[in-house]
Amino acid sequence: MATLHDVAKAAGVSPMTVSNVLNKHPHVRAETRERVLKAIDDLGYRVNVAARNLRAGRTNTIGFAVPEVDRPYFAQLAARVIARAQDAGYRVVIEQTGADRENELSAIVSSRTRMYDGLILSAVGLGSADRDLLTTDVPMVILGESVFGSPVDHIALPNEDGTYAATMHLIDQGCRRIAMIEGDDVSRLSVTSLRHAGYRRALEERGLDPDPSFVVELHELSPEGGRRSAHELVDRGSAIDGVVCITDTVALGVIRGLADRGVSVPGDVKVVGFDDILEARYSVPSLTTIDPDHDEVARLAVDLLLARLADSPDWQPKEHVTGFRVVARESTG
Amino acid sequence: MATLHDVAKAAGVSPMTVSNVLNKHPHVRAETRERVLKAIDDLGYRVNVAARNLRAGRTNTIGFAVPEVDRPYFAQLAARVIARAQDAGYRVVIEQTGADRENELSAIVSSRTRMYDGLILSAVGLGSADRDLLTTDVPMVILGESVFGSPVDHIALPNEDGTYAATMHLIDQGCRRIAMIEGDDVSRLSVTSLRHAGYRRALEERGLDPDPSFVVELHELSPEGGRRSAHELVDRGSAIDGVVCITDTVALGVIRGLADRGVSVPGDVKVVGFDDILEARYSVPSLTTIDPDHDEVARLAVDLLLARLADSPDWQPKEHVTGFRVVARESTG
DNA sequence: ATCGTGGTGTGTATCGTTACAAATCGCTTC
DNA sequence: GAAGCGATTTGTAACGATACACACCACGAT
Repeated sequence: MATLHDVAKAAGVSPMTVSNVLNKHPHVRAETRERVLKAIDDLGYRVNVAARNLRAGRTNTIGFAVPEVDRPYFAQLAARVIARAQDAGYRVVIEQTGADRENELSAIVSSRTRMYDGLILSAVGLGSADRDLLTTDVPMVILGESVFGSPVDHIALPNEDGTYAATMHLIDQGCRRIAMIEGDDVSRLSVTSLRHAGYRRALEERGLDPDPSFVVELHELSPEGGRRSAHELVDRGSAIDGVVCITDTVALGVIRGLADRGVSVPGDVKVVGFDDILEARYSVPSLTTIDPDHDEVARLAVDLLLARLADSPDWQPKEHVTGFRVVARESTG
Repeated sequence: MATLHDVAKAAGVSPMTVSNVLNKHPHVRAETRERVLKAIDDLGYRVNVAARNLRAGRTNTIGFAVPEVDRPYFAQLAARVIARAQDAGYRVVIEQTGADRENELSAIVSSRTRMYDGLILSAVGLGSADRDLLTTDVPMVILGESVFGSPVDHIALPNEDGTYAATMHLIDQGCRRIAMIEGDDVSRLSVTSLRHAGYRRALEERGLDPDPSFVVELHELSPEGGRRSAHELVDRGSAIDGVVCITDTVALGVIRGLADRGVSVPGDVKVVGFDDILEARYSVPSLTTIDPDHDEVARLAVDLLLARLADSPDWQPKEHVTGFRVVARESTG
């Protein structure tokens, strides 16, 4: 494989001139540039990124750590993050953490090996106990719940308000016995506990009794988990007329699970999700959901990180909560 | 940021000894190792991957180029590829090509810059004309249609046979007027043309007249594309009783589009897809489809690439066509 | 006492690129 | 004709890690 030196020799110039051509430095005579470019072409030369990264001290790559790439929400977010980063000349490496604390930490460690210039971390497994570990020298943006007091930028979804609005929407549509299908860790400051709080707040505000038997804990954040939870609710005989689901993925499974039991949506039971994944628009019935503005999340995440990379000395960690809107579709019609 | 030299100084050994500890070389005294590890810990040292890559001439990273990460088929495949590569100690970088020829080539070029040790390329935009460009020194595995004569490993889906089986299944279920919703380039040797051929072959074999008005070209390989095509079919007044879709993603949009027009599935029209994405199991009605064995595809792709990286001198390009099975669900019940 | 042997540890020389400073060139100006 | 001044070009010296070959050491065999 040809190196920059080979090109220099072939073009009859110094290696530095070749480098200058490659990096589009201004003061290179047109004729020289042509000669160098021709040599590059003749030899099929490609710059060696490892050497460049070493010398430059940067990789032009950012990491994006998510629980699972194949969850529509993250896949769709990743596509946006990649597109936006690409515009700014950055490559994106997706790391799968499996919602596992160890792996989330290892993603951080990866970035400390200078593999990434910065990291966008969709944190699920980290808790306040990990705040020290987040104190890295590598720029980082956290997506998800705030790890209290950690000195990093942070983008939160409107978890409580969104779920509150979703629940209100069901009540407005006439539901009175509303179930919630949620994650498995209500105790921590987490997506689950926040969304649970939004649900409770709406019920209380409207004077509806929060029946504990209406709350189902998922075993798995997936359509299959949603389907099983729906079966459980129906088989248990709770006469519900509405279901708030912690995510769209789960909600689609719930609709399926209700269909399995001959319960019609929205006729017998109305269903609302959270995330507005693409699939929500195409299910039968289409899914009412909370749209947390993915575009804004992706844009903010990348822009905050890039701003940090630009290394302004007066940087202060910021916290953002994105907006949302209720998208009413057939499942609550 | 501490370097290996700093660690060496702190531990009172030579840089090489630190390197030996890091790389788990055998002949290091236990006591020395401890001392080095302590110094590493004290200084918070992390190896600089760029330097290591440069020196080693490898990156321990493979590229995976797909049209779009947020298409369920590719997201689900990517998750499997990542998992399998991780087991073998490789990191995976996902590149989005947007099904664009230029970008597919640029993914190849990336790997020529030695950013990746190898590349798995889900080729859609490449054609036979690009065969020379595929003659790289970097190990590569192509997923998708064969670029004739190119000297690379290649994994094909059972496109024709799978669609043939799907169409046969519809016929066996009593359909006689079967539409096909397909991609936009039937002329090339491509997924579209192969799946089209499978559809035609089944019709002909059973003596059904292939009505050209039953074939709809997608404008977009997405649920939205499927939905519009379904509208088109219905609005055109073709009295169809079955639809073969080029992918599951499209099929789910078709089911939605039929619902928009009050056509019931499977009562009025039966629908079959291709890919067996996760969502096919949870739609209402659940989707009959062709399962091309994703696990095998991912496993093969990674294993072929790794075998190639192991650099056996007697390597010969291989072509694999994976198996498949018809998964009958409600949409053709 | 000498030699060999295997386990440990250490210089040296890169890997390919680029920052920086310094050198050289071509041309105008006095 | 010499000085002056940008525009171009070129050495030099890293960036941080590791392959390789060699040096050292202790201990048992001869």
